[in-house]
This record gives sequence, C-alpha cells and structure tokens, in this order.
Amino acid sequence: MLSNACKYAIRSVLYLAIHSDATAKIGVKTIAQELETPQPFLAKLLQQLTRDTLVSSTKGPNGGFYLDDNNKQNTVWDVIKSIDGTKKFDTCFLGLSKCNNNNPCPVHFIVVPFKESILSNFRDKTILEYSDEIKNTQQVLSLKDLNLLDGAAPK
Amino acid sequence: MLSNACKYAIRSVLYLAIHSDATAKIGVKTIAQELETPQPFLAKLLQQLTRDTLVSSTKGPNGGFYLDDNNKQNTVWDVIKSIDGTKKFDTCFLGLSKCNNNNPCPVHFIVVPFKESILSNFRDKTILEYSDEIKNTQQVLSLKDLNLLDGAAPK
DNA sequence: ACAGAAAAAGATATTTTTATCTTTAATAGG
DNA sequence: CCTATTAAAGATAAAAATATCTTTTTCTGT
Ligand code: FES
Ligand code: FES
Repeated sequence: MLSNACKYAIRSVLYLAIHSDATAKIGVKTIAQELETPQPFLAKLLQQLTRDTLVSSTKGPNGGFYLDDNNKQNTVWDVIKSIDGTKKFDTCFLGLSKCNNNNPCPVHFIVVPFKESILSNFRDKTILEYSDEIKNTQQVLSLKDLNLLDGAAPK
Repeated sequence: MLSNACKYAIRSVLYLAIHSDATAKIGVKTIAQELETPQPFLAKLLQQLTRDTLVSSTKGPNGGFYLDDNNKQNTVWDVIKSIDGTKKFDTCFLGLSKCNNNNPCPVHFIVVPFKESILSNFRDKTILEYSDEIKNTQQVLSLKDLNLLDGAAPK
C-alpha cells in the first residue's frame, strides 16, 4: 500500500513528535538508528518533508530535525501526500482503472470500508493527537531494543 | 498491497473461470485485450500460473488458456502465492520488522481486521465459488466497454 | 574569524518491477 | 507432411523505487 519511503517518513514524523522539540533537535543519524531505516535515504525524505514544512530543521552544531507546534497540527495524510501522493488510495485493489460502487470488482466491498477507516484515521487526527495517543496506549514506532523488554523484566 | 503482476494474474484467472473451459480456450491476446493489461507481460504471468498448475493451456491452433475442474478448486490465495508470495500479508503497515499484537504500531488494530477479512476471502473460497459469486452479483473484472452499458440501455 | 557539525543539494548506483522482443516447441487442420 | 497458430522459454529493455556518495551551505561555539 504505502512505499517504504512513506513508511519511513510517517514513522519519522511521529518519532519526532514524541521525542523532539525546538530545544531538542535530533539528527538523521539518530533517527535512522532508532527507526532502523537506511540513513542517507531517510535524509532525503526528511529533506522533502522539510521543504513541505511538515518538519522543521536547523543546520550546524546542535542542529537537527524537530517538530514545532505548527508542524504538529499537520496530519499523517499530509505526510503521505508529500511522499507518495494520494493515488494509491483511489485505485482499485484488483487493478481496475476506476474504483467505484457502481462497477465494483469482486473485493471492492471488503476493501472500501478499510480504506475509509484508515483514511479518516490519517486525515482527521493531527500529528499531536496521534503522538499523544501513541504515548497513552503504548504503541510502538520501532522494534529496536524492544527485545530487552521481553520476559516481563521492567526497566 | 498487491503488485500489478498479481492483480493481472488474479483477474486473468477469474476471467478464465468465467469465460473458458476445455472446449473454449482463450489466447493471451484476447485476455489482455479484455482485461486491458500489457499482453507480453500477461503472457509471462500465465506461463508462471501454468507451471504452478493454476491454469491449463495447450499450444497450437485453437489452443490457449483455460481452467479445468481441478484448476477451479484452487483459490485466489494460490495465485497470490504463485506471483507475489505471501510476505506482504505478514508485514507491518508502517514498516516495523514484525507485525504482532504485542508490539502494535499505531495503525495495527485498524489494519489487522482488514487483513484477516481479505485473507479469509482469498484463502477459503475456491475459484469456482468466486466465479459463481461474480456472476450472481454482477461484479466486474474489467471496465472495458462498460460505458456501453451506461444510460440504462440494455444490450 | 575559525573550526567543526549538521542539513541541503545534487549526482550516481543498485535493485526491483514492469514490459517487450526473439526464438523455440507443440499442435491442429488441411 | 506442411503450414499456420499458439504457448513456452529466454534474452533484453525501460522505468520506478531504493539507496548511497560527494559537495555545498548554514549555523554554533569558541
Ligand atoms: S473496484 Fe476494486 S476495489 Fe473498488
Ligand atoms: S504492527 Fe504495524 S500493522 Fe501490525
């Protein structure tokens, strides 16, 4: 559904929403390590997101990427639009040139409800809301070091 | 989610289930035209499906592709396994190295129910059942010439 | 002013997916 | 048996996605 590029981008933005702010910027290197993504590739994606003002950045020592309050008012959908475009969400699951209720393919009525629910999730929730929810529900953006938590040994 | 290759393959198999049998074989050219897919590419895919005994074929005049009764006992899932493999159905929607309930990503619980429903649809229904259903419910495998039906002008 | 740090920009490389082209083999029908 | 037809197989090509490398610019702290 989403390209690797877009998956990396979404997780980066949410990661920054949780871990960064204007006084605690984070370099590509760290982000790439934490999310286990290829570093130079991620750098390009962050560049793109910065151009679209979805993330903020400063150069130089102590520079790095972060989200300011405005950035946090964007949505995951904005990230998708920036990296992948929206086309994938309009197309038929089985490759018909047009997906619509009038001429449904055999899986249309299974796929459409899912698309609608994931789409509203992406479109209607701000990054800020998203990151709050992630914190509250113990959701995960990386599996790095997670094995350390296995075996019910609380840190 | 599925590659173009796999989409073409699935639609081809369902198309053959509906329109072909041992006495009415169909050539790549026709299938490609009807489904609006690139012909030589589709030929390769049908070759692959034939190797995996998901479709039948004969060469020579009046030859072509068709589904015999055995072929119709396979499932869409078999087609997916043959063309794309199953990996895509195991991976996390946001690219985590592992998708599981214990360490869910932020969209895990939205995506998983969908995956399960589409998966059971693909795995539990035979091609024969599928094609019967398509006929009964007026579902569509191609939009070719469909505009002719618009305007409520029955053929 | 200077040195070092970090992102930005641009060029290049690799891999995968998608697609086509050419040759060979099988088959049916005259 | 011959020819036309069609799939099979193999080689090649084009495009897109993924990834890396190199150079430049900007900024900070000294
Ligand atoms: S027509 Fe295929 S998903 Fe809607
Ligand atoms: S962990 Fe992301 S979809 Fe399951």
